Amino acid sequence: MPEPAMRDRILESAERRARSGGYHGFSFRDVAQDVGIKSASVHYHFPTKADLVEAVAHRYTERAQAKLATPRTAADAVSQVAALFRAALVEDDQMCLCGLLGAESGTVPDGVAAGTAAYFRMLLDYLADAWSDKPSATRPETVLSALEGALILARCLGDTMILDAVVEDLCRTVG
Amino acid sequence: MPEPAMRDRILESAERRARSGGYHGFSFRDVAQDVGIKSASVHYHFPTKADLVEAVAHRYTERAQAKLATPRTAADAVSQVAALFRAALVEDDQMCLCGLLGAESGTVPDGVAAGTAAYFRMLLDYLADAWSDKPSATRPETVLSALEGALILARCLGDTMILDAVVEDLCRTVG
DNA sequence: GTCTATAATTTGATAGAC
DNA sequence: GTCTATCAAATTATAGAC
Repeated sequence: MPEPAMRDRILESAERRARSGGYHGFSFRDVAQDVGIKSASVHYHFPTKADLVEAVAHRYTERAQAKLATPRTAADAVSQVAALFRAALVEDDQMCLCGLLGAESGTVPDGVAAGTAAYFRMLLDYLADAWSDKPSATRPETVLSALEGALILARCLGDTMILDAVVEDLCRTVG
Repeated sequence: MPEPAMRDRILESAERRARSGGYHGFSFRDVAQDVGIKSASVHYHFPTKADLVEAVAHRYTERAQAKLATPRTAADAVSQVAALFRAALVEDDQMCLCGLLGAESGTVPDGVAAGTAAYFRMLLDYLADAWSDKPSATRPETVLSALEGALILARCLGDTMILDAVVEDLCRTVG
């Protein structure tokens, strides 16, 4: 059983940094200081910044997927995805990693953009599967878009209730 | 009548840059090269980067407001705001400035964050006014959130139709 | 694995000539 | 208003010792 694993601590730091300032908003030195090593040592674990953030995106996607149980209804699927975003806002006090990287889409390395797109496709597929048994007026794309946007508005306006209000609207129109 | 006004050309460049890479995603030298002067000369017009991006945000908000006519119904208000976002996606091929700056919220200068919040409040007020004569199940916050998020998804997944689909859902649930 | 040292470039910003 | 020149700091990244 390996130790606390510096690699994971680096990923942890990079995720937090990227979820605050985006791809261009943090440096190898920021991460190095967070985990208590020198920036040159970070390059040992992740040769380039693109490698690092790509790895962060993949881990972020896998962790999100792991938190999602097989939904019984469309409304249940919405609730589970909404819980992901509520945890980001309230527990983490951070943006959705891929919401921020997706907004920066045109100025990040290809691998990072691909990892971001994979996250969105994963959530859209999860929602779409739950739609199959009960067609709804409100599409999966609308649900995911509203949640990403609500996170931005809630954080920017400093009002957590905005996310709750949006989730309520979504549950009503989907249910 | 003053000349082409370098100040405006700088704002134009900075807006385009910020709407692609965010606050941390461009430099004074990028802007200087865009408009054909040296970076030191950009500082003459805008002493700091915070000054520059704050001015960009204010101009962005005023221009958006100028494009919005007094709405006759809630559905009309949604259509008009949706047209703003569709123009950003299709005509400009860029993010919403404040969607990106709002996502970076915690790592930008105070004045920039304030300018971003002002943009969101302007649009929420515009929508809320149209709601008064006809209460709707879908709140203004949900409409704006969905549009901001749809812009991210559409750009990241390279599919313009995502925005159209979201707008269709919004018009249906509001109308 | 982590370090020191360093390279090469870029960054935001200033001083002062024109 | 724009320039040259410059600064101090930060950036991504590499080489090589330990």
